[in-house]
Amino acid sequence: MATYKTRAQFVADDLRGRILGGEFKGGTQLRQDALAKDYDVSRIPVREALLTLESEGLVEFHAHRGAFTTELSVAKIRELFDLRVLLETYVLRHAINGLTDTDLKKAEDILLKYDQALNSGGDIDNWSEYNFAFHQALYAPAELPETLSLISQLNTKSDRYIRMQLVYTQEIEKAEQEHHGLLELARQGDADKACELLKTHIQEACEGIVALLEERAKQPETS
Amino acid sequence: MATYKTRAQFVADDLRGRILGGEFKGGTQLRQDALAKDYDVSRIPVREALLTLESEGLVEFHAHRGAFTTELSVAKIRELFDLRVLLETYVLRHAINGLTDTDLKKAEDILLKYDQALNSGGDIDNWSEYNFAFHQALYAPAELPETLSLISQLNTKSDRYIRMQLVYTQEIEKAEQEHHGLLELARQGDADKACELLKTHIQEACEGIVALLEERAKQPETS
DNA sequence: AATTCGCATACTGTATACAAACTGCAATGA
DNA sequence: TCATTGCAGTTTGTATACAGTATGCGAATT
Repeated sequence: MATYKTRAQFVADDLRGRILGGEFKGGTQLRQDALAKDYDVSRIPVREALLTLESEGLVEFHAHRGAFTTELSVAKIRELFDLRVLLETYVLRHAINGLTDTDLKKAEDILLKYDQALNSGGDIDNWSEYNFAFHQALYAPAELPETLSLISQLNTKSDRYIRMQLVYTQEIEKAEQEHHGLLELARQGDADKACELLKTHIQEACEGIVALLEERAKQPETS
Repeated sequence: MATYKTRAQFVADDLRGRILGGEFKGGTQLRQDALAKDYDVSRIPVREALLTLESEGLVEFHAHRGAFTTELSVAKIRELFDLRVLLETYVLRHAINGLTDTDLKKAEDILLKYDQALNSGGDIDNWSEYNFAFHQALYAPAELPETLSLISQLNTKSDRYIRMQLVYTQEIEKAEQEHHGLLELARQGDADKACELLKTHIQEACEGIVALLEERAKQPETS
């Protein structure tokens, strides 16, 4: 049992959170020395953490110039969401017949828990995790670990932009309603309708993000 | 232009080749010290190389026990090939209408070059690269870099097993014929038929590998 | 005045050195 | 006899130290 965590892993996890949380804008250089001081470790685990994040697509290494946070073009964002549609409808279709009552209960619990958090005082920081947990709960019975891993990758890459959208719009309620709808269709075992809803669910999120980015592009600096 | 390569990258590239080439059987421990001596570098770039390979799914880290080469179950191999079918038919469909004469010429050149190599004295070491280059040439016009990257990941993970199959069977000629057929259908712009052929092309390779693995499982030790 | 060259600076990439953790075996005790 | 504990040896994970490369500014040249 690997309950132990290396410093490199700790730095990677925390730094991922900071990047996804928007602390660093796209293209900013991440100086190893500074990060090492931040975490009170040497530069070695910092480098290893940055390498991990590179493989996740969150930073890019430039030779002898270190790591920079990545910024995705609108085209790439569209591509990522198209891939999510392709892969997530694929697993949902495979999972939906194998969904047991326990699975459905689990998904519902996550959903209700999130409903509560939303009503009480909605902090968005945790939303990504809730959202991902709910989707994974529906996908779990498919027993396609490699596929889920790819989906997880895609989510990580697009996560920053999803959060950005949530901050500036009131999309959460709509997404939440769609989640309830998705759960109901899954319960009924209606694969076609469920996949259709999932597809529009993802696509509309994408369009919202793209619209926001293009809006921003018109007003380059609002500071 | 980053024509420069760090030692860590060099080690990663070479070590990947060795793993895919079958030098290490599944589950063998890769000791950092030994590798460092092999490449005449310190353990730092070796560790970074291993981290890169971990993100590619070729090795796994166990806390304080180092990196071990991974071994895929039959179920995971099947899953990887199913994903390849899903993603590769997806890009091919997107690419096929945009294929220019130059693109087709490029794919054909790769194919002919490989035909020659096969006739003259077929060494399989390069086959993976040829194969991948041909497929990528057909997919290029889709202009879906993220998707191609995922496909590349899947190919890397399954590469060892493809090579294994090629060593023990005479599947290369058949694959080569299918490649020619694929090129012809692409030239005609027949997306449906091309995707169908691609699908069976991938699926049959998968079945060949699974059959070989199950054959092996019956005769655990042939040394 | 504009451009190019050279140097100083800062940061990365890697080697070396050290500390902590895991493994295996032997000795002890029930 | 079998399980448990402690120790030695080995290997990893990380800190420190050093070498090499990119960037920016100023001087020299046209």
